[in-house]
Amino acid sequence: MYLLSLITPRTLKGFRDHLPETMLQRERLIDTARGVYRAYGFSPIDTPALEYEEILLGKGSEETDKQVYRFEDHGGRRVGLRFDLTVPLARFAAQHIGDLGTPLKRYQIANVWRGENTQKGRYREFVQCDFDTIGTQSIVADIETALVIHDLLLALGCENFKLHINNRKILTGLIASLEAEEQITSILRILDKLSKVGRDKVEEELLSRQKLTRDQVSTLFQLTEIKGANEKILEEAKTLPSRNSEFETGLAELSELISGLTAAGVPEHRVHLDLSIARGLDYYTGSIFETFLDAMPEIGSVCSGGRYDHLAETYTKKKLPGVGASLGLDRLLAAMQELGSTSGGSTPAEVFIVYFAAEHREEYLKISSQLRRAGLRVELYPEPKKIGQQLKYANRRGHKIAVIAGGDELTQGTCQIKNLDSGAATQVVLDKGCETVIEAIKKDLAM
RNA sequence: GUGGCUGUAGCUCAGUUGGUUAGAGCACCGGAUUGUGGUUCCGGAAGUCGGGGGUUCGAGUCCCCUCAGUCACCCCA
Repeated sequence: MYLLSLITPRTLKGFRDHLPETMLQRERLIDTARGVYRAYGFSPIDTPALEYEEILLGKGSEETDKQVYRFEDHGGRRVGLRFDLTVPLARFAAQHIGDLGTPLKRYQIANVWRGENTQKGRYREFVQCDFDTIGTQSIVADIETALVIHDLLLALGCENFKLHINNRKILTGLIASLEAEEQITSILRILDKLSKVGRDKVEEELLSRQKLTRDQVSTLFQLTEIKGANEKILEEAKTLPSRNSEFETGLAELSELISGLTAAGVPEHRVHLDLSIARGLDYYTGSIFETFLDAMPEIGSVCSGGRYDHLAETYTKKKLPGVGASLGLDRLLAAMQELGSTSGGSTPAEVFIVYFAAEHREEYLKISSQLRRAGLRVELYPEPKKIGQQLKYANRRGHKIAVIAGGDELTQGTCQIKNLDSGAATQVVLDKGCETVIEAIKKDLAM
């Protein structure tokens, strides 16, 4: 058939292909995340990409509702692609908690979709690595959430990051005591910009847009402007004149959270108490977590979460409080690539077998499979190209060891093991089970 | 979603006031070296100038629309 006009191959805005080199890095991050989650006893679950619209909407905020991909399916149902993994989890918990029991600790690594404008590290389709604890209000769950974030970043090779922590009850309590409850969401949003636009602009907005009095604003600033070591911040916050029980509960929880982290060995320099942050989605009710890389704060938080005690209430009358966080895999990877802290190579196989001549095909197949049985990852070149070209290919793809067995070696019953980084080659006896070869390769790889 | 900037070979970019056949470096393929890569030399292939329309004798260059990237706002992983 003749192609009259070719269709331009392209992807949608904010949607991307992933090439082998990137994909190996993505999978390495996923494996690491999985390992840390399991170390804390979280189990995997999965939920559908598509949910009923009514499940998804009205849980985050008006803004986030606008970003949900929505359409009518073939049966005329109003459906949407999941915007995050937390709302589907709330639905999941409401539906299955009877079978599973509480506390439910689960993790989920999956794609989510947001129809917003793109930017570096912000895509319309991206992977989130969530972990949550459902069905307990214990502060231990909050502490462990922060611990997982901490361990996770370390395991991913990020040494320099800061875990920003706050508790929503402090701000909402304070605002309530100022009799401005109705504007809580807007006030939180304005305050959140403090570090970005500065005190003056925030003050102006609070006065003019929110119609707060100067006294109200100055009380808010008294709280957000407390600086110093974590202990000191907590001490000073307690002395604020205007407070109520919610405010005090928030402070107490925050204080317990901090001392729990210290007890678990998290160094203070990675924990940053910030009484002005209130972000995250509207459903957060207690602890709030955000994680910033020291070298790239502008890319935003790479792992965020918090406590949400009422999320499942729209689906069930059971009380299902939860706490958890979400690692933004694609955002973190974008940051790591920008910082050059990713390792290269586009092959997962450390061993490369040179294919000399068709008459030795079965020898190569045999060697390959014996090495694989010994736990090595092995790629056999598929055609008898010139050895120089094969080595060039192996070098470029990032193989560590080349096994060279041409006619000469095979008649002698040996083969050559070449380290592609150093260029050093050694002759090794090619015995029946390849034991000597395997041993030599493993020794070489270990250094 | 609104606004700014950008789009030329796989990648990074040149391309004059609009003027013949659009260039370079790196990467790729082949050879020098018919059994040894990452150095060198020689050669080769590769471009709908993001796409569409318009102005013009003539458009990579000017205008409009569109798609994508990027930045800011907003929001967030």
